[in-house]
Amino acid sequence: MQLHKPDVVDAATAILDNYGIADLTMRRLARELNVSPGALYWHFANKQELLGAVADRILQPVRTEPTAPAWPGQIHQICVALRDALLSHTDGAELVSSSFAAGQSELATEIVAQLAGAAQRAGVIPPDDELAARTVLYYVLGFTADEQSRLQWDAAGALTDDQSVLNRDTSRQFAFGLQLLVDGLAVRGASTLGAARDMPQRSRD
Amino acid sequence: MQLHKPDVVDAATAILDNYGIADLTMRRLARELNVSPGALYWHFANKQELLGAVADRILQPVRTEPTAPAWPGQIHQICVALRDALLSHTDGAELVSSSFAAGQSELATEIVAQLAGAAQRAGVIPPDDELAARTVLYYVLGFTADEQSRLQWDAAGALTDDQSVLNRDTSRQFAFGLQLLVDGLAVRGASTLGAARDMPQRSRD
DNA sequence: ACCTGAACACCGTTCAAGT
DNA sequence: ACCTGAACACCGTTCAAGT
Repeated sequence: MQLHKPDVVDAATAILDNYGIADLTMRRLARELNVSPGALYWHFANKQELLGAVADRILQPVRTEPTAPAWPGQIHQICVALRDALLSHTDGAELVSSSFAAGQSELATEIVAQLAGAAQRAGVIPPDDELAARTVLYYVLGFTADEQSRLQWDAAGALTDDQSVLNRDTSRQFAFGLQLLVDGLAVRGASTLGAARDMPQRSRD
Repeated sequence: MQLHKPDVVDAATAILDNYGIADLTMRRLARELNVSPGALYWHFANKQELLGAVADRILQPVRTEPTAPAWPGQIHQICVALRDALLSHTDGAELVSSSFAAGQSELATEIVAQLAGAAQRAGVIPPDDELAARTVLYYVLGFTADEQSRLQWDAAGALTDDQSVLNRDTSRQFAFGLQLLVDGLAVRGASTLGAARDMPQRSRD
C-alpha cells in the first residue's frame, strides 16, 4: 500500500517517544515503515522538514484560543499547555526548539503570534509585542529542554538526590520564571499605556 | 610532536569559525591535526566533552566580575558580554546552548552563579535566585541562537528585506527582552523584600 | 603514555531504473 | 506518481597492536 505523510509522521513520533531523538533517523524510520530510505525523500525534501512536521504534531494540543479573560492568564494558559505538550514526548522540547530555530514549525510561529496578542493586550505595542512573545517562548523552550534532559539523567540513574528533578517541584519553578516575565510585561506595558502618571521617565514628549 | 588539549581546542574553534558546527566533526578535526581519529579519544572521552571544552573557550571573555554598582547594570553587563562572545563564533549560541544543556560547560555554570548573585541583590532569595538566573540565561541563549541563525540565512542570501537581521536593530531588541526580565526581577525582589506596602496580594498571612 | 590502523555499525542524500 | 537498489561521501567510537 502507499505511503502517506501522516503515516510517516506517526511512525516518526513513535520512534521519538520510545527511543528518543538520537534514534529518530531517516534510515531507522524507513525500516520501521518497511520502505527504502529513498522513499521518504519523495514525501519530504529533507530531514529538517520531516522533523518540522513532527514538531507540529507535538504542538497540536497547544493549538487553541486562550479562554482566560485577562492577558496574564492567557500567557499562563498558553505556556502551561506548551510545556505539557513538550513533556508528553521524549526530547519534545529539544525537537521543537531546533525546528523552531530552523523555521520549520508553523505551529510554533502561530504560538508566537498568540503570545504577541497577549503582549499587546498587556500594553506592549508593535513591533515590541513579537519580541516579548519570543522572549516568553525562549523561556518555555529553554526551561523545558533543561527539565527534560535532567529527567533523562535521572532515569539513567546517575544523579545525586538534590539534582533529582523528582525531588523538586518543577511546575512551581516553571511558574516562577513565567511570573518574572509576566511582571516584566506589566511594567513595560504600563510605561507605554497612557498612564504617564507615576512613571518618571518620558511622561510626555 | 605530542598532541595537547589546548591544541585540539584551538583547531576545533578554527573549524567552527570557518565552517560552522556541522563541519566540526571528530574525523575532520583529526585530519586538520594530522592524527588519526582515535587519537582524540585519548584526550577527550567523547565528542560532547570536546564540545564542552570549545564552549568554555568561547565563554572565556565573559569570565569577569561585574563592575556595575547596582544589580540591573550587572545583569546587563553579563548578558551583553555573553551575547558578544557567542556572536564572535559561527554557531556560537547553538554550541554553548547544547553544551550547557548537556552539563558540559563549567563556565556556563559559573555564569549562572554570577547571575544568581545579581538576582539575590535584587531581593530574590534562594532557591529562586538560581531559577531567575537560569531564566535570564535561557533568554540570552535563545535570542542569540535565533539571531545567529537568521544571520546565516541572510548570508546565504535567501531572505526578504523585512526578515533581514541587518535592517533591524538587534542590539536594541536584545535590550528590550533583557529589560523585561530585569523589570520582572525588580517586582519579584520587591515582593519578598519587607515592603508588603502597596502590594495588594497576600500582604500578610 | 600516547597513538595508529582497521574495523564496526551506522548516517543523510541522490538518482537511474523500475512499476 | 511513487518507490527500489545501490551508490556516494561521510559519521562517532573502540581496541588490538605498535612505539
